[in-house]
Amino acid sequence: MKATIVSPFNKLPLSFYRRSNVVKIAKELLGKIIVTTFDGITTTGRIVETEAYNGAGDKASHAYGNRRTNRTEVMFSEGGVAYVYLCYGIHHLFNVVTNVKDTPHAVLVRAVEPMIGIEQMLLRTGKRKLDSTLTKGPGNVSKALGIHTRHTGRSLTGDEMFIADDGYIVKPAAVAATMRIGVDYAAEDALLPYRFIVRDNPFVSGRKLKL
DNA sequence: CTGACGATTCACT
DNA sequence: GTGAATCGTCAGC
Repeated sequence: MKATIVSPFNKLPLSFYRRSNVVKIAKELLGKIIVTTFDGITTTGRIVETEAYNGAGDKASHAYGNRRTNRTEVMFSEGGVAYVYLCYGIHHLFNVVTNVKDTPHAVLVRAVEPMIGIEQMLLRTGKRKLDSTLTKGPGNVSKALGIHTRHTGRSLTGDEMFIADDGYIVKPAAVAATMRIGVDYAAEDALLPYRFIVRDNPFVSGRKLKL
């Protein structure tokens, strides 16, 4: 996958997010571009790894059993906003909220391929040079793109954060579905094939997929 | 108010 | 492979 822009960015419309099949949306987000512009600085990355969290019936989801708390309330919003929360007291994890109001679906973005603003991403992460660790893993994605828990609930169709389609197509044969990462507590739901990756992309987290 | 813990990462053995 | 870092969230008292 080349880190080049195929054509002008087209901001994904709300209709993309408000559909009911979050697993399908997670798959379709592969190849799309996250664009953030904070304090006038733009950084972008192409999504290469996602995970679907399938609402009230998904034991791995924070919204399992329709649990509404101050933190999870944003997951119950109308699709098209960001759900960002703090994990292990350190990492800010970025999710895309989907479906309609009161149906708490979300897609966790686990890895992107850096495109624009790599110098700024290096500054934010304190890394010296570009390598796959810059945006591999959900904590690193947020750090590089400048996404913080303060951005939870923020619109994904505004100017500060949005997701764009530049016409790039990930070949269906290059997409693989696997179990989600770090959700062992979810019992049988941990086995669901809700994680999507672009095969052989160096920015995808976890161990290399066996053939 | 208190304590346990997490959709992780990184350094170290 | 193992363990520490680090703090907001949440259930329970």
